Amino acid sequence: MYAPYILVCEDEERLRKLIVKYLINEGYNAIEAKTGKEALDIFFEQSIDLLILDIMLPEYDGWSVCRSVRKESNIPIIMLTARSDEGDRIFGFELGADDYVTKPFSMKELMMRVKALLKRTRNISGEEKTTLGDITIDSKAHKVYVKDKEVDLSPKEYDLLHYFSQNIGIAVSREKILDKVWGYDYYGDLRTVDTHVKRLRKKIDISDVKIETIRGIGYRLEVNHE
Amino acid sequence: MYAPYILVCEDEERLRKLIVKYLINEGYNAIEAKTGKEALDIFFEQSIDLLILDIMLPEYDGWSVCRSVRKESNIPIIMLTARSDEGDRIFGFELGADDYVTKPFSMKELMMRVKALLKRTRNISGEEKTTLGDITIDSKAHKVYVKDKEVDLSPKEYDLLHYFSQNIGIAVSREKILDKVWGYDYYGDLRTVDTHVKRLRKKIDISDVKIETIRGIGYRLEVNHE
DNA sequence: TTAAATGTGTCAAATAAGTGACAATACAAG
DNA sequence: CTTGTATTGTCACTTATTTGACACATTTAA
Repeated sequence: MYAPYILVCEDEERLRKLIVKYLINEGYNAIEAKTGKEALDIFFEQSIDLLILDIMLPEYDGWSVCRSVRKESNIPIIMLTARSDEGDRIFGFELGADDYVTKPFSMKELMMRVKALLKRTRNISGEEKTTLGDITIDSKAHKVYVKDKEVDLSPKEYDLLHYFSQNIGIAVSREKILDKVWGYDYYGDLRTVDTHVKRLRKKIDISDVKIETIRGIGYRLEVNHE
Repeated sequence: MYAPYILVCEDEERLRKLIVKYLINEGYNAIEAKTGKEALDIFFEQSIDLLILDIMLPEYDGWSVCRSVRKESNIPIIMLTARSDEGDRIFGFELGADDYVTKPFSMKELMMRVKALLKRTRNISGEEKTTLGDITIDSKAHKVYVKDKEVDLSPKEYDLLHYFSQNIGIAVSREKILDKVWGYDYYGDLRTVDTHVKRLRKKIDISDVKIETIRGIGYRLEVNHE
């Protein structure tokens, strides 16, 4: 059983330690960051499943961190703030925060929100069925359907689609794709990604899910809602 | 007569002991787990026929445990919850729980549900006869019929088919098959599985039950409904 | 218009799975 | 205990699919 990794970014030591203690008690892995910079460093270095983020931070405030993380990932973000200002809240959601907790708050409340968010996203990226527009990925059966018709994907195509499905709407570089789908130790041509994208595109042709090209960067999976 | 093994995962000691006592009184084998982690450890180690699972648990909540178990098995799962929240209930069913009991409940009620679920699934994994499309497995007599004609399977072939029958539509790796059919301590060639799949396929040739190959992964039993 | 980036068809090599043969083993009957 | 038979696991060989690379076509942005 996998225990999710939660990054806690909060400059006030007592509160940070308290949150971490509670998280560990709930069976999570908790990682601490004191500053925004530190949080980003950790985030880009290891695989984080959820981020608890104070807004008032030294070295990049919560907003900046949130924005940077969102460019790269869809992991749930919970923002903490001392102010209960409604504007902040709206601004936070705009930036892509998933939840918002106003200080002071009870640890119980925070834990409930953590649990709820993980529950939600685990459902999406997790092991059951994932729906992307008219594509369904049944990872238990290892099957993919487009408009309820099963399509036959090769292992790499499946892995690639699965990776994209976890990064909907996010531009991913060829380097990162190679890293995540082929493995960090894979040594090969970057353009190999292009070839596989080509093949995958062909197979999900009739879908409204499209793999967009981001010139100079890489690719991005888009779900066209109609 | 085989007494089913029931794993009770509940952190509250009094309730756990009570459930166990009733189960034993009904003639079942009951095994206790205090935390989600403990439950998973036990589940992956021994053969469990039914799982009674509290939602609020230390070290992995009920949802996580349910999901992990479902990745591996179709055994019936009964979820217990303090809240009668409808959303939880729906979420539970989505994750693959078979039944749902809201606290407080009577032991009589719980026992009835246990019995009902075991009866339903005993047909699948247990004592009597299992039907997969046009294949019937009579586990009591250790006989297999395809289109009402008995086929002669070797012990390993029988075990393999039986294992597949408990994982209909689920992708299973060669490793897992070796683990579950040959035993976790078996040391041998992965490709042995291929050979046995070949033999089994030949014998259930005329059936509409097929063992599909999943390249790079393993196999999957499919029942073609016509 | 041009240079850089991306799309795409093709192909050889690599990888994975299917299969038949065989020796070792287990097992049952005499 | 011995013999004959079925079962099992491994291996080598065959077949099928997948993969990565590359050359050339096309698109894009400046």
